[in-house]
Amino acid sequence: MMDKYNPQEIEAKWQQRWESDALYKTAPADERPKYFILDMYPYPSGAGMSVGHARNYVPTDMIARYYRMKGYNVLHPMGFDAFGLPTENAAIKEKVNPSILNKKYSDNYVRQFKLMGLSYDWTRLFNSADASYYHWTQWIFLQLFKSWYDPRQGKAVAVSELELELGKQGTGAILDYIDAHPEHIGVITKGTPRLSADAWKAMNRKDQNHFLMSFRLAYRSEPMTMWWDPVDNVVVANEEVIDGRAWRSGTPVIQRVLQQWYFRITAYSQRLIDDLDTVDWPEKIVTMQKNWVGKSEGAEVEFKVYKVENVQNVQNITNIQNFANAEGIHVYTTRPDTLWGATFMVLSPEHPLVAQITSPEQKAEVEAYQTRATATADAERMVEGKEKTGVFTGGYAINPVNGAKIPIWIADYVLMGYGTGAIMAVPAHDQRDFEFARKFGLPVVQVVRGTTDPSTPSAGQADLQTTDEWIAAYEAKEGVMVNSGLITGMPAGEPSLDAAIAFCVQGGFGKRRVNYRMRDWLISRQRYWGTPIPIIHTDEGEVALDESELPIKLPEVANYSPTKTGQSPLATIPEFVNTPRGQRETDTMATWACSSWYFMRFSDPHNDKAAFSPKELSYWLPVDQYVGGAEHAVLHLLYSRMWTKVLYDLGHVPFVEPFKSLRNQGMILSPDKVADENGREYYQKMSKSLGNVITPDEVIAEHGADALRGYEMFISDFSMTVPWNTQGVPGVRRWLDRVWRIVLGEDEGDRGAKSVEPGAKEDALRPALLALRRVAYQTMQRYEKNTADFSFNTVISTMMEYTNALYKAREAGLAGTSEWREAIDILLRLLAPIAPHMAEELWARAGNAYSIHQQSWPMFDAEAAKDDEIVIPVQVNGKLRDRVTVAADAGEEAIKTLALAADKVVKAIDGKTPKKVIYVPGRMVSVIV
RNA sequence: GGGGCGAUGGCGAAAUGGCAGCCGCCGGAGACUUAAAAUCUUCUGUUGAGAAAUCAGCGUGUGGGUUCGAGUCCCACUCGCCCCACCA
Repeated sequence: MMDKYNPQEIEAKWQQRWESDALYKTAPADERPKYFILDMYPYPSGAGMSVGHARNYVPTDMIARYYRMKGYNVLHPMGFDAFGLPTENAAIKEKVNPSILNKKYSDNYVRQFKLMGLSYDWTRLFNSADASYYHWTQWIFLQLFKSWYDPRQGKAVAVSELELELGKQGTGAILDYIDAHPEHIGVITKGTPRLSADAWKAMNRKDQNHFLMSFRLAYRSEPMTMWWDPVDNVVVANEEVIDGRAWRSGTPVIQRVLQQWYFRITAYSQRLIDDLDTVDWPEKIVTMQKNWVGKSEGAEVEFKVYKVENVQNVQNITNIQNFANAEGIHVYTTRPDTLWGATFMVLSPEHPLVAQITSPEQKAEVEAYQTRATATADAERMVEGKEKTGVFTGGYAINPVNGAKIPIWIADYVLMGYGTGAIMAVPAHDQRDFEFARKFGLPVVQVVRGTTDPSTPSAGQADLQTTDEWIAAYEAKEGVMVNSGLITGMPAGEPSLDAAIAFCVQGGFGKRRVNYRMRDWLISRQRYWGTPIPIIHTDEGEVALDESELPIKLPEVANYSPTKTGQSPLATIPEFVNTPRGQRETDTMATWACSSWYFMRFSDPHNDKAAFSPKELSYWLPVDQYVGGAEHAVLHLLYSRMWTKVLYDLGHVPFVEPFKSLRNQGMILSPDKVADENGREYYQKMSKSLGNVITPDEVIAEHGADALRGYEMFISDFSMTVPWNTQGVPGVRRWLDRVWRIVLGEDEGDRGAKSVEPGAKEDALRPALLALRRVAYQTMQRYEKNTADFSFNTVISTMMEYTNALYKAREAGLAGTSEWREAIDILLRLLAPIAPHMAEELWARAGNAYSIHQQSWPMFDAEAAKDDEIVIPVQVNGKLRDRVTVAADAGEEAIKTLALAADKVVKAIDGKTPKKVIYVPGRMVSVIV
């Protein structure tokens, strides 16, 4: 009598053996083909992992094991994203150094990973808070700091080259080039002045360094208004502010004026869009990234401003010299064809020209509005559907296309951070401008007449009594230009846009422009628990540390609490700050920096001479298969792509995209439904606070790691969000029990064939034996296809079917034959990536040499997998009527003849002559009468 | 407001444009057992007819379309989830 399957016993045994043998240690670069399969490295938290996390790690482990057996050199590593606020905040609460909690949390993760039998190469483990790791994060920071993006070469090059050019010809050639190639708008800080070579040479070193900040790929901004989290006491990036609240703490953010460090990701906007065409990623993620970069095309147009003192006495504009001043207001528009419909302008309350434009009469009101905008700029200002607010500045501008005198307002619906921070308002064709015009009684001029409704008015000026008609006009996106000077009569769209831009260029008041929604990547954090920024503030400004001075280590201190002043706690540690050359930068880097290159480090994780050796890097990278949550669709994945491109430009890496193929796993929800206030039922996320977390530990304790692994794969389609089903693991466990019994109890079901003579047996069983081989090899075929398709649930169901087929085969008396042994051998090898412990145990019990995980994948036998008969369904007039069984190699005519002769087909045809008989090879016969 | 994804039995789901519902859960029946559990066998979308074998009809959110043939492709809509959003 065989013993029972006891997962607890065999799993612990094999896990220890694998570990002591370093069974999953990855070889360095060699001549084999490589496969790099990577999980997004986790942020270890005190709560540990749930069964939801395992949804990511189990399938990738299955793939890693599968590729090893297929003969690939497989890199399947794990590490920890350790810096950052959650650990630091927990540490402050518990009054310990965050490095202590980090160790505790990540050790617990490792314990859980090992419990699940995951085949990571633990010798490659690292933690982003190790100085041996962030040493090289700092090194990459310096590469960015010492580089700028030369638009003419289309890549990052050394700032030292830029300095040479500035000494010879100033900024002229660069700025001219950007003007002519507006897609390079991001390579230089907005508003950087033109500079002659003489002016450059006349600067002292400090001013020169300051000027170069406008070019560096890692740069420190001028003092500017930033979002600030008053609870976590840290600056918050725009993209981390959701509905006016800090993403992590949920606190309404306030504003603070600060100087911050950035990476100039906007220099790479166009390449970040273009290269998306070369990766195998979910369409959804590609779309999100494109939207995030947010490219739009249009024109930048300059509106001249009335001098304030002239406003009182000039009513009719006839001579441009009456009101022109040196610099006007620049606006960005995607619809330059609607310039003729601009009836007022709106500036952001923070726009630098507001003070100059504002008339004495309006000064008090304008300043009050600016103050209010700053104070409320938080939650409410970003809320949708908010009633428009704004104030007239008392100033006027001239619409350059038609000379119209139009009022200038300020309003908080215009954002300083997008475009130029100023808009021309075209209320007839923009919903927001229309709402604003309606509220403040500003005029509306229609310049596109819709083709959908010919009765739409085409008046030049109108008041707001015809509101409904204007909305109709606004909604007519296609139409004919009216009231639009030179372009009147043209169809709206490309031609009129081009003509309008040409007109602006000719008149010298506008030019074609590209705009990107994406902003530069804010990396400063005023916190202790992060990678120190390797910069020193000296008499000559901010300068890079020498690479030999790295790493700049975090000081081990007892008190590292954040300050309320906007200063990093590191600033309060004199021995950290003060150096002979000057004062260290005290901000640390956001964790996005750490995670932007960790995948490269896995190729050579303990190198203390370099971030990675070129040999290992070029062998292992890029990542062949990257798997993780869709929540990193933009930030992490975009930042990693930018760093990769910079390192490529500088010659450090030989690839431009870090992740060839990407897949996102679906979430696992709590198994219990809850009702909302309307009585509608839904499943909740698992969370510590709701107390509904199911851990791998508890599932493994009851059913074993192999059953957990099986159910994680079987639960649903990999990418689908799905509730956990507590009945699901026992179901998979039952299957594993069946595998156990069929492998170890091969003679137990051997009843049906007992009376057959040994000699006669083989012949009588011949067809069944062929069928068994067929099932085995067809299973293998489906298994491999499903794995390639990330369809793990059907891998499991295929294996279950195969197991069921083996039970039938045993019942039919096939146990003990060589075909049976072959089928069991295939079963075990196919099982190894899914249930590695059970497969190893059964492999050993069958007397095979250790370890099944070092065996090769079975050779596919196409002949054995081939069907000799196939069943062809027959339809008559689109309805299924019968099926015919034919030889797999039967010809079309023979099959058609058989089909037409089938009983139910004859009945359905009812004596009529078929008009048409269609045969789809191997699939179907369709008869039309 | 913009974009994306999805909707198939009581439940998780499967299905290169070709037999809808594989596999599993839940549930029913039987065998084994003193009994239960476990295990094994078997049924299990729905309606109608039949003692039964079986036969006929309906059926993949709704309405259209393409096709010999649609869960799958196209158009319009409903609902759900996700992302972005006063982005000019």
